Amino acid sequence: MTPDGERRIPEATVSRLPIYYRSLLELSDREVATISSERLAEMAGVNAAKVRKDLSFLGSYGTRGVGYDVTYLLHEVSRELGLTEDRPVAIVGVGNLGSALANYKGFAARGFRIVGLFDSDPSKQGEMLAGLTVRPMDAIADVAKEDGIAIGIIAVPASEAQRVADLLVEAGVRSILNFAPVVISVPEGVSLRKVDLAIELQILSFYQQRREAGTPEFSSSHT
Amino acid sequence: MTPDGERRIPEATVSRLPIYYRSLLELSDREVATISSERLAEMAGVNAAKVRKDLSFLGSYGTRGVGYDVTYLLHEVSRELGLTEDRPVAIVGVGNLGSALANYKGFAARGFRIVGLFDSDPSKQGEMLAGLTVRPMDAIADVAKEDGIAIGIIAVPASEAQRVADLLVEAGVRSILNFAPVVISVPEGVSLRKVDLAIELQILSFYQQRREAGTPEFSSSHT
DNA sequence: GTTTGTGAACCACTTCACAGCC
DNA sequence: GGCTGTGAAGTGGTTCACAAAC
Repeated sequence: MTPDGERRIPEATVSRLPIYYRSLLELSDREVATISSERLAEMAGVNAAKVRKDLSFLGSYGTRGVGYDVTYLLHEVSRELGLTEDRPVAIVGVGNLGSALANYKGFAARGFRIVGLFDSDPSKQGEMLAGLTVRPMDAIADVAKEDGIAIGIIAVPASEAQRVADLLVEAGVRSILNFAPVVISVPEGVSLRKVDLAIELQILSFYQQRREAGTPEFSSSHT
Repeated sequence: MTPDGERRIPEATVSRLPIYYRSLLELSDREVATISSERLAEMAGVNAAKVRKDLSFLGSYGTRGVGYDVTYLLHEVSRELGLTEDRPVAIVGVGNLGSALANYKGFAARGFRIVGLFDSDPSKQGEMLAGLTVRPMDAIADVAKEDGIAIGIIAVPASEAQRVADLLVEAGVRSILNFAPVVISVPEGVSLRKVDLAIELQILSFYQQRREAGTPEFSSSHT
């Protein structure tokens, strides 16, 4: 009953697809026609076997002795990532980080359209930012109804984050990206990812600490 | 010959230590004296066995039948993360994101002191931001010499990112956090982590796509 | 009775190595 | 000869389940 193209794709692979996607975009821009797993791996900063295995989860899109057709593969990866669909994004919290995200060109460049900015601070409501008016929290439901928010970004202080998550879920948002430095929980069926800036620094601090302590082999690349 | 406390800590554990640290800080604020792995796990959003195994890599700091002493454990975790040392941070690129990071209170709150802001755009140089003057790129080496930059944050466009990484490494910086949406490479012995905002949205888009396509079981929590 | 610390079983991901196809 | 696709082996991480300690 499941439509034929339905394969199970490991999480680790999913998290690399966007990197391949970016590399393929660049190749496409440079009008490169085909690419080997070896060279794609180099661009993506991984090894070739991994690229081949990852891509094999999407299907057999390569040609032995030749490589992968850039245009075709780009299309398949972008379809797999759901980038052929419109994904309206809402940002909740327009402090430092929220405003920076609202103005960040990388989102638009990757096809993510920001449709709503929200903040609980009345002094920020009404303010224009990135071409949108900042609205109060209770407007989330309305915007969700009108524009269909696909992804909600939480950029409020830790103390408000869970409440905002609840509001988003309530409004029907099923994908959430949390920037607040706190663990939040969402019901089954809602995807949640987090970005915690201080945690990244702390992890770097750990390895630096280890190097200073003279424990060797503690070096590169922890992403 | 290795000083006694030297255990090998799995990467996955390292990446969770900051979350335990945050939970412990909160418990400490609330003046909770001891905590069980069960309750700490709940706060950190992981399971109890994982907490116990993770903490056991640091040493046997718990008491059977009782739990972990919050103050003691907090101290051990923060020492392990190297948070007892000063870790001067430099931010390169003060566009939207870089300025937001410069003003982000979460860094200071976690003991990361920003000591330098740099930008290649002459029109930004001299500008004051978060109490610091924005300086040209070639001042990185000077600041590194004077203040000893522990961590460099790259918040420039993709096209400049590798060059900035090279400059930082050259100046002796051994920990780099890259926000530019591009793969950069650093020599052995330099830690590199990345945060890519568009990639996070794309991963969420993947799972949303899957749910819409009616593949069940594709739901919660991908961090 | 409670809760840790940890071998052992399990699972996910990575890497190897090569057969199969161009 | 070159490069993909993939079983098989290897590695690292998670979870189980229970003995040891309080």
